Amino acid sequence: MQIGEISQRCGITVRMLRFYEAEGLLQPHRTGSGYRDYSEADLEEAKRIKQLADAGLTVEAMHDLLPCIISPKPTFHPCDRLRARLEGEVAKLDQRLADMERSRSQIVGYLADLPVDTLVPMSQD
DNA sequence: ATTCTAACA
DNA sequence: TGTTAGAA
Repeated sequence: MQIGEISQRCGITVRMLRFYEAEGLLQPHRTGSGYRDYSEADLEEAKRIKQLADAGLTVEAMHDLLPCIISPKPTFHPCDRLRARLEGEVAKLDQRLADMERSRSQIVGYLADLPVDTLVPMSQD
């Protein structure tokens, strides 16, 4: 199948499909005219990539995770790298969560210090 | 009609 | 990441 079809079937934009290929995540065959030719297996792989991308993982993380994933669902296989990788991702998320909470408190503070709005009468022409 | 690569705002 | 130009 061509890139446009697999794009529709896996939900990844044509742009990103080419990008992931350049990153070595997918290796579709090429037709004589140079068009990418995706197999059903490529489609399944693309669906897995979609799952990871939706989870906010980087291409590098995908490289470690993909070989451990089975089926189009995020079902994991016991690889050693996997646990470390996943724990690292959780650590990153915890850090971001902490940073966001700090920003949130800051902004909520600004809100609390804001003077009460003065009601402006609506022009009744 | 579709896709390809490369490059831009 | 989107978009676009010019070629195939």
